[in-house]
Amino acid sequence: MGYGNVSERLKQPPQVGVSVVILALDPDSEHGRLWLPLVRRVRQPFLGCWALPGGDIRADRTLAQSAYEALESTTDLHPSYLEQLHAFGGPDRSHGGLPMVSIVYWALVGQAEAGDFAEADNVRWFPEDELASLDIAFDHREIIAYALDRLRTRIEYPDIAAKLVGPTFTLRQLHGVYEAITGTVLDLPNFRRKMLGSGELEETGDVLREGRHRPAAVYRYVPRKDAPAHPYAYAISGSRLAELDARVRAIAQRDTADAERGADDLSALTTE
Amino acid sequence: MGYGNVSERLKQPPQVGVSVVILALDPDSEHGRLWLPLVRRVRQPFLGCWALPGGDIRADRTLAQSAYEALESTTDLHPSYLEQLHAFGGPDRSHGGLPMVSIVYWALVGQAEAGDFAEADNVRWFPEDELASLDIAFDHREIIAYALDRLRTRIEYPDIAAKLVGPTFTLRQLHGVYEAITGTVLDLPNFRRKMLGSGELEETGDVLREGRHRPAAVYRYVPRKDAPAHPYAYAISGSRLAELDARVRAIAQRDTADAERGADDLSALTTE
DNA sequence: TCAAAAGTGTTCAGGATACACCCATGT
DNA sequence: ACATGGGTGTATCCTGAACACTTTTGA
Repeated sequence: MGYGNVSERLKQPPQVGVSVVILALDPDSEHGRLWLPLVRRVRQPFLGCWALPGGDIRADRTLAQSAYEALESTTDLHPSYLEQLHAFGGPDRSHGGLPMVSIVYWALVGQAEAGDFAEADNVRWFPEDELASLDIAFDHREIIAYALDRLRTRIEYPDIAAKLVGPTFTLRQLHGVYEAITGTVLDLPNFRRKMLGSGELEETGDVLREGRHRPAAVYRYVPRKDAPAHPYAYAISGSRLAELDARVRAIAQRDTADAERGADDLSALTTE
Repeated sequence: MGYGNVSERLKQPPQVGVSVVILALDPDSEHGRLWLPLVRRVRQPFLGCWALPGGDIRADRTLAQSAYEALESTTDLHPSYLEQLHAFGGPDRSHGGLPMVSIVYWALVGQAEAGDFAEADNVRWFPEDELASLDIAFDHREIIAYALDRLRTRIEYPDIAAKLVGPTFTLRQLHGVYEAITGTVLDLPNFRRKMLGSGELEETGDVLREGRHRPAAVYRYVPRKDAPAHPYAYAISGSRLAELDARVRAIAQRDTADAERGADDLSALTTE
């Protein structure tokens, strides 16, 4: 595996990997803040630091599938939304002189899905506002910042928020998500009109009782047929999720060894 | 260079390259349509087909710089705007079994800059609406479609249009660009108010006379300090362009041989 | 019956649209 | 003088923000 000296490595074809920024709502803090899982690096460089989950790219998968799979094998999460964020490269990423390119996806998981996940030693959820004091590997801090910025600015009514909050929700819950994400205060009456007016919310018929006051109607998100939103996004829902899961599992059985290397994003270039 | 059989190649790390979709206004058609340069492939696969200009990624350059450089070495164009579009990968791109990832940028050049370019045998400009009848390599047809869609939808007033039309322009010219890009009809009086109101247009003092009617005031585009637009975009202007040019030229002198391989995007994997 | 949240109505300001109109110029 | 495009004014519509208000529930 050893490459030659640094100037020789500059000529090498770059390594490529996928990484994923997974965002969810922190269920503990009641006023809704975002948090995300990071994995602890078990190799140099940045040994012991926290990094985005990631993995390799394989020729027989889509990039999005590779990202999805990397996520599964490292965190057991099944995101309901996955979209390519950006490809990162350049000289400052070339640790040890070998060029490194990461194709970064961002994912959203609902609170229910995030609950699935049993916290392991080397994977942990961090609230957004506690990242500052953390040792973060590579340029992953910037990448996370970029993902958060994207979430806040590219937020299109009401799909993104619906994916974060879970399959069903009251309008107040959805409202809370918006306020948490944008950091602004939104007039609740206007908010509900806007949401309902989008034609993408459907009443489930249920109501949620949670206090000595009028119960709230429960809605679900139903995407409209038009409005393609982001063409290369990868909204996983219902049958498509099942299909993808099956496919990923089949592959995983065949070569578990490969899949387990998921957490070692970028590690190949550092076995010096 | 030879790899083993197909199943062995599946395990190889993917090849990575940059490609660029360069968009400009066709000066011939007076009602303003878009066109773009493509390069003819001189190797298998898709020998003789037309492909996006592209090149390799080097560890000592930014991805954007790699794209810029690939563009220079293949087409002599100096785009005034360069932004990452998307990274493409996946099984359908694995010609010969070797995984291939392309990081695609899109670029805008003004009519003046497009004029610099002397048309060579293996590089030619094609109007947007003549692509259908063309033999296009790889999935570059889809990529072009995606870039055009992005141009049409992500158009933010008035920066993008200003970059297409050139350094100075009349409001009618700018108006024409908008209509050409969006394919819609825009009320001219309202358009001019909106543009002027944006505070990003500055009168040059010149006027353009071109008929037996009142001459039009000539404007230039002046970006405002706030409004960061796209964080990872790469707007090249003035001093930054010069600096980049110098750096690229210095590198090019040192290893011209490498730079000249720019047009052979993806070709490495096909030397069977 | 009262607190608390669900949900509705109404007003208002600012922006976008549509289009009528005047202004400057070359022939 | 008149045709042609440059440029301005203005009525109207629509959306979003602000906020007063009514309704429904549990205690």
